[in-house]
Amino acid sequence: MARRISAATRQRVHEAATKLGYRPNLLARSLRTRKSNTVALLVSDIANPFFGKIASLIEHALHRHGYSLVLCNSAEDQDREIEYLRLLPQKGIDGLILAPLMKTKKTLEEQIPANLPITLLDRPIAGVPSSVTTDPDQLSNLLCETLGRVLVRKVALIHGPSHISTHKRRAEIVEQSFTILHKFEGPAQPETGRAAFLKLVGQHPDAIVCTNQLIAQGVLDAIQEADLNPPIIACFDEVPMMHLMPIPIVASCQDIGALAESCVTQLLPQLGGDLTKNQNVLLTAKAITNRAFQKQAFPAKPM
Amino acid sequence: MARRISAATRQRVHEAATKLGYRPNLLARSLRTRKSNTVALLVSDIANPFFGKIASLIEHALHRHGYSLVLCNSAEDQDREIEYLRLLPQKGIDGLILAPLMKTKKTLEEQIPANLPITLLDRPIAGVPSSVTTDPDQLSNLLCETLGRVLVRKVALIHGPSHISTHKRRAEIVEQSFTILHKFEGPAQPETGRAAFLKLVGQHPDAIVCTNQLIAQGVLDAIQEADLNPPIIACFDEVPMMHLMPIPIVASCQDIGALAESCVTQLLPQLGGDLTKNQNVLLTAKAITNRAFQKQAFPAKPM
DNA sequence: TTGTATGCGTTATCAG
DNA sequence: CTGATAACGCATACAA
Repeated sequence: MARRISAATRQRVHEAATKLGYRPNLLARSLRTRKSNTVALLVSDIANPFFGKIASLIEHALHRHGYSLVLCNSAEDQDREIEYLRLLPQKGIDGLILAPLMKTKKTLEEQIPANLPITLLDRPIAGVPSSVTTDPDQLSNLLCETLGRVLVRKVALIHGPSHISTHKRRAEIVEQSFTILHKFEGPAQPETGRAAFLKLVGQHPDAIVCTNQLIAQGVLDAIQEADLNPPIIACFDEVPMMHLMPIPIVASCQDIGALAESCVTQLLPQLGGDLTKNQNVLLTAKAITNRAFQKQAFPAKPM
Repeated sequence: MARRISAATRQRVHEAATKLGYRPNLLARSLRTRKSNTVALLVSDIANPFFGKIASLIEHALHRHGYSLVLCNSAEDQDREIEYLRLLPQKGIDGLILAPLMKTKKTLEEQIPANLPITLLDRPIAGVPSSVTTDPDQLSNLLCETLGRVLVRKVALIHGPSHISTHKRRAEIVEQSFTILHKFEGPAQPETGRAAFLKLVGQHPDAIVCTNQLIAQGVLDAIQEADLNPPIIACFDEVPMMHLMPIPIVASCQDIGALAESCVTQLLPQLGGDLTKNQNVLLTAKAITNRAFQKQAFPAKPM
């Protein structure tokens, strides 16, 4: 890039290069320079729109800074996660954004090179200096408080794998806040919600709490008819089109835009070798209720 | 892999390797062997659950065959697509699954090496020998017939970018089938549906047709109150939790599992150098209606 | 300013 | 069967 080459020569070389269709081999270049201008994002479930949206935002932000993003999916499988974690640095990435399944710093460090820039997304790990998370207690308490305010006491709880910190913590706080009539655990997928709901027939909890959006979608899918006194559905992160639903729904929602942006803001300095910007960011959630919920809460007139 | 090394030696070497934490540099390996055991999937919008689910299924299938998947997002941006298309082969991939924005074989061939195994997903390109698509005419006609059967005549049409073949063809067939009261075009995102619906206030089309799921979600989000005679919402691919919606909805749905599986089935032989398995697969769609739609169609009693 | 040789980490090839 | 050496395509450092 230095001014060693005359403009004329530079021009001629470029012409020849495009004419011959020359494409530099980035493998060789990365091997030599130890730089790939590529960041990897490893998420636990790309079929979850929560991660889809985040991925899209992160890609956009990184692109503005000259990095391309490769997205990988561990599909909630710890072995798959470890596999990709080992594979990706070997294939040459400059940095990594990870929504981890694993819980310990030790397990993480066993897979990846010590100096690989990394930022954790959605799920922090004790000792890892760079992470972006929504305060899990605030997130869960907000949901419970909103439910408590409409006199919910007895709930059914359907939660994702308890080896995943977010699902575990969310479930814990719900259990502390309410009388648990029934409890189900399964993959954080619609099918878990569907299956659990079918086992609840005849029961009448005040609310059904799901530890993520997909589980809640499964429950809502399984509700055949909206009876006169449907249970409240409570979950985390926005349920699409919830406003029209004839079922009361409350969701404690993370700020997806802030999560994505903060990730990139943390990772970019690391890529430049500056570790001083590292921090464990805690974002706050806000609760969203749909019209059916608001009507149930204030049957006479809105307060 | 040959039996040149004795089992004992092999064992000792492996022990030493793991003890020293040796990780082969896959960049160097790929540079030397011209093989990366990696397939790229380039989609137009990873925030769309349609592609999220497909990506998840493809990843799973490829993994069983020893390939890892890197996912990239062109975000409906043609320049971004071209950028990734040039970048990915330079970074060493063995094959590519592409949901293209571009329309011509020529444009595609200008970006990628001539011999790169490639299978097109969702959107075919004339002349490209391997693709997996849902028959666009059957897909659209199915939707129109279902609407026609409940006496829909006048519709509002909200469609995605007309430079994308699927959106264009879907819109064309809808325009041939009904009287179009209003027509809107925008990115295939919820925001387009929301904005368009707000411009429809006071109008009463029999149905609002959206050329994809996300646009329909935007419309449904914008509907504040379900009036007594809500328009039918018609779209392509499954709308989550549509059964409970108090709005009549019909969706012409592609078989996501078959799309993903067929992609992999097409690509794997190519990776082995066998081009004879190439074909342009056309899948068929099926229509799904929700309860509100069925009630409206058969107000007295179900037939 | 230009050319040339060496190394990145691996696999493949060819003598030994 | 083993061990040394070249080559993959590029960037860098150094000599011309």
